[in-house]
Amino acid sequence: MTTRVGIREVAKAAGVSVTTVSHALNDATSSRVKAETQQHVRDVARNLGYAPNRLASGLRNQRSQILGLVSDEITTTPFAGAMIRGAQDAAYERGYVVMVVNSGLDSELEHREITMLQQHQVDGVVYARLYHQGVELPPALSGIPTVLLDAVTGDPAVSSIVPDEVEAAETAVEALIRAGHTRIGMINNVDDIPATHGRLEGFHNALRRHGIEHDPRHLVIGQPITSGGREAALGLLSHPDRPTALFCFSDRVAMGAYQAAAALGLTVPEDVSIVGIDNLELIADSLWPGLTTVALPHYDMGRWAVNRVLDDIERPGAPPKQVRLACPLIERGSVGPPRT
Amino acid sequence: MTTRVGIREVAKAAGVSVTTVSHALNDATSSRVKAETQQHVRDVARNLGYAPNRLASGLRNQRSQILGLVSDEITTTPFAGAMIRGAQDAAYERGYVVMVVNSGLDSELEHREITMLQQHQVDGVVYARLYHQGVELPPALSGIPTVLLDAVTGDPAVSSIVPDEVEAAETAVEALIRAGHTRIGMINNVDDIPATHGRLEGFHNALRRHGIEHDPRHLVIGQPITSGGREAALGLLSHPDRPTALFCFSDRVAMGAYQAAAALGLTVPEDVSIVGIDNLELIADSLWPGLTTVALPHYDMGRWAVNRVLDDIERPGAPPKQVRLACPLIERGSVGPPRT
DNA sequence: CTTCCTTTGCAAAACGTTTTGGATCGGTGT
DNA sequence: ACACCGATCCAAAACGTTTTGCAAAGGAAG
Repeated sequence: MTTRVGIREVAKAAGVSVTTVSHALNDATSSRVKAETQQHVRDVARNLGYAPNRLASGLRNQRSQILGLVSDEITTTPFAGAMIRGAQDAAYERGYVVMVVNSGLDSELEHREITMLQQHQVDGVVYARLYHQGVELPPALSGIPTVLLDAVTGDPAVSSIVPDEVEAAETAVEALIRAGHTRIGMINNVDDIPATHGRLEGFHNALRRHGIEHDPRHLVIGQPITSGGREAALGLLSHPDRPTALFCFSDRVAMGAYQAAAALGLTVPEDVSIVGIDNLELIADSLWPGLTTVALPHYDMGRWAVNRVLDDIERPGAPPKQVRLACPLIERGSVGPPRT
Repeated sequence: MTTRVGIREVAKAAGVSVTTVSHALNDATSSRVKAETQQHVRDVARNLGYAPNRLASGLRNQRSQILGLVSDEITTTPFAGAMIRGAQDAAYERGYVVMVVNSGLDSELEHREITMLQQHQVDGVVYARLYHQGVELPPALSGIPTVLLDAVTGDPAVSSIVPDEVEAAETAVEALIRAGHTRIGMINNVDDIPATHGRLEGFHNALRRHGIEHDPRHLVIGQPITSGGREAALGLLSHPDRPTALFCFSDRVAMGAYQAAAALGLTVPEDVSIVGIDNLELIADSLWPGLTTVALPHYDMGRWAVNRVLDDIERPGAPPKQVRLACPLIERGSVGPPRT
């Protein structure tokens, strides 16, 4: 690596002092340097390809311009990619860069990784989970501005953003109701997590709001994967007065429902309409017909989280905020009117 | 943020000078400090929760201990997550951390992002693509140790790692041959990329090696997505002497083949065996029966790439190397003997 | 007792910035 | 002509490390 060009070289080339160069480039204290010289310095800097050393400036003003993103998992779904990209885009717009770190389930590894982030003097961190859940903030993070992404915690002092599970379910179910369905089944998750409860609540809300009475036999639970959905849907759809529409806990479950329908000789959406939640494009676009589903806004949550933590850093004092983000309906081809 | 504890606090608490602390912690020049005091210093440091400021040490020894990972896309598949995680794990083991940056297709954005990495004084970068392809290294990277991940370039001076496409195809096809198939169809990609040519070559290699004559009507091409696979398979499988097994360009294409089989009343694997390439677990585990496929080793490629760039950084001089990584067969349930 | 090592510890410089307090230099009012 | 003022610019200190040269202390050899 040829010796990189520093502020001194710029100063010498421009015929001014390093102070002047610094002032000219970070035009904060504007009146200290004449506009003409400022322009001159900038031209020289650009010509020399000067790129300020952020280690040095970070050391000097105790700001690394780095954000940490610690996430539990990263490889199983494209969700993590969406979160990361949202976080990155927002960070980039404000002159920051993000260090991603992920720890699997290993909390000791997580601790060491947070330590590394601290060593690199990250200005803040967003602590992310891949699936909406309650967490406890690792004590190593105390002292660093932190916001939660797709997770909540008991502490009202920490900001967080999660998808609005109940509203998402309402959106999904209302799409079915709007198409004319009244016998609507739901395949829920067995796990005891916020998504399970929130989506069930939204399901009931939507039915109630439209005065639809719910047949309790039309609510089943299963593993939140394709095979679980297949089995659950098989049960639901072989029922004599089977539901005409299925609201599935997730897109994978919905994929199982497609398989069950096919096995029973039912076609989607003519014989049974299906909606999911997730907008996993790999699945939703691949099914045939395409799966109408509600998108979990990982990208936007990522953006929000870093914007929030940057606000906390740059002008602290704003009260913490726990946000639930709305989830848009993505229409493809799996919802149609019930067969009369 | 309470004032962080620095090396001076440690020195004072341990009753020695900062020099001694530094030597005690980075036991490089070992003979400078007595083993006993070294242990003492370390204990004190741990008790105080001392974490060295890497901005400062990076500034001092011109090593940031940061690696850049620039990637084109990140949100569409879980592949990016696997690459990133592999890169991270390898980096972590060697005391580095990675800054991920992604630019979509925008080459001007890419340039600015690389500039940011440079400002943060990254010690090296791995330049990644999500799908194996030929690229040109952006000039902004000249001067920084760089290795290519899932991409190749004309320059023999830069190291790279890609999946071994032809060997992957051979592995897939041999699984079919081993099960007893001889009438094997292939659904290839229309796009002119290395994967297309490599996998076709591997297909032919495997057939030739086993003395199987190939019916050219059993080779079709289509869009590398589910609908493309569905259409292609529909054509292939409605043929009078249809193939008994299908080698699909990708798992998404294979998913389309499943749909075509179902539409024609054929069952997998009794009537038709299917293999894919990708090991997209979201799809392969969700299909029924599970999809036997060849895994693209994104995690391992990520590991290799950062280990290589770290070798280049820490002890330069090794000749560059272009590696093609083997791809393992992942058996699920979509391959069986042909119906006699 | 002197001399000469060896072992151990310290002071200070350096890395590339930002920023504070002052210096320089025209020009202006008296 | 003198003091003063505003506008520019500069020298130097500071951020938290690592490392180089040196000093002090102690032990062995003469």
